[in-house]
Amino acid sequence: MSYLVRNLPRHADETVTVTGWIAAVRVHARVAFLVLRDGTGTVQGVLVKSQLPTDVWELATSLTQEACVALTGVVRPDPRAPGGHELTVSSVALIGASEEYPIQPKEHGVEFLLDHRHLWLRSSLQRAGLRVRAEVEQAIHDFFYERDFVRIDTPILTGSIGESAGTLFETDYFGERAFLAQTGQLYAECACPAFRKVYCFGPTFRAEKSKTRRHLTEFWMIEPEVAFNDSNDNMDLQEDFVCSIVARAVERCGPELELLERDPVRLETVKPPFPRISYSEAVERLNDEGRAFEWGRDLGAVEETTISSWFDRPVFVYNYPKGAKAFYMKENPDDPRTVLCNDLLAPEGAGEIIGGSQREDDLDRLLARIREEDLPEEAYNWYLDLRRYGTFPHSGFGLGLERTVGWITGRPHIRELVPFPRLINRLSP
RNA sequence: UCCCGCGUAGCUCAGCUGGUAGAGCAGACGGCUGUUAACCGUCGGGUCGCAGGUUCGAGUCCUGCCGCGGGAGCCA
Repeated sequence: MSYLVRNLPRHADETVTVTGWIAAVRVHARVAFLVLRDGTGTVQGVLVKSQLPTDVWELATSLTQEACVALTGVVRPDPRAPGGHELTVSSVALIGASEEYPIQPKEHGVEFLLDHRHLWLRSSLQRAGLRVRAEVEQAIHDFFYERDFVRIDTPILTGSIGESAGTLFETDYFGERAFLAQTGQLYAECACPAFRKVYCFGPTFRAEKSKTRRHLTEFWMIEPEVAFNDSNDNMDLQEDFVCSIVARAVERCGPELELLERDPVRLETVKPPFPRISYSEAVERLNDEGRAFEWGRDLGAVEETTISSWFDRPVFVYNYPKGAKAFYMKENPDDPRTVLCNDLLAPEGAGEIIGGSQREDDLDRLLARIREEDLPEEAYNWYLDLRRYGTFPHSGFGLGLERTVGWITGRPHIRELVPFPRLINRLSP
């Protein structure tokens, strides 16, 4: 029977077999150490030459990095072992050999690592980051499930466009133009009258030629949509949501965050309420601080960093100028120059992790906006039907999974927080 | 698309004002009872991104191209 490394402390002094991959081999004249990783943890196997048959010693000392093996031996507590327990090995079986494993336990360049992403996944920091991602994904589903949201899977191949045509990946669909979805929002909105509270969670695609630590061409986005929520309700939901998933990561991913050297104090301050500052207030304060900024322009990366530096937790910036935002956002009745929307800026330079808004629910205003932006009206016909048959106030937002996990883990580049990143210039592995 | 930086051994890098190629790691072999990215010794390993140019002589200087990284814009 095979045991999991995670459970070994419960089997002290028993003879067990563990299976996994060799992380390190250290051979001396009369003693050797094998470090084995099995996906649940790592354990050090100790081999004493004088106590082993020659063939076992020969096999064990010829093992190479990432060879797949089964080790049988007695579990012993030992303060010299990482993890407190080690395995005094009595036999070794080679399951899969590994010759000249490319990734060494030392520094490598980004390009080399990304070329070997299929192997890089085995490295400790990568495992930690991806485990946090998986926990956050589960936390997201749990959050919405517990609040009676219905998950709606929206299409990835679409014939219509989301926000702006310049950033779509185009493909051929039996002779017709098709695009990879850059948002599921318009579809989620349609499901709203069916279920009242819905969300979608899937990959989205942007053909932006961005080369920064915050951009992927394929990223995962969570987009809730709630009937009868106004813009303030929308921000309340975002606040609850973000606090919930951060708390879950802190609660369940302690060892991973420690390995990633993430200061838990920076995450424990993520509690409601988040500060809320209107776009206009933010512009005023930027100007007061001597950072000349003209009302009407969209906030750039520099401005966002400045604004988030004013606070110790994520900050909402709401009600941007109409010209800076998408056509489907509802005009602000108190200031028609602006729309009812918000971004959520994460601290520590992590930047924008959420964009949300109350949607325009008036048919004529929405049509006018589509024409203003020179968008193809026919493509939005089905979307406009939503305003023809029982239109209703509703709001939603999109949270970028990789940016959020990047902020939670404190990793410098979000490409590490997705198993196989798709970047400009990178389509494989 | 624009701005800045980088490209030398399998990997990470050094190589000064131009003088003819180096280290560590990895690999192979040898040594060492307890290592934590073990350590010590020996050996093999190069189209200095590509193409031109300047020069007696270019890894080094100049031009163009290619690739990569960071940033801007745009966005999550």
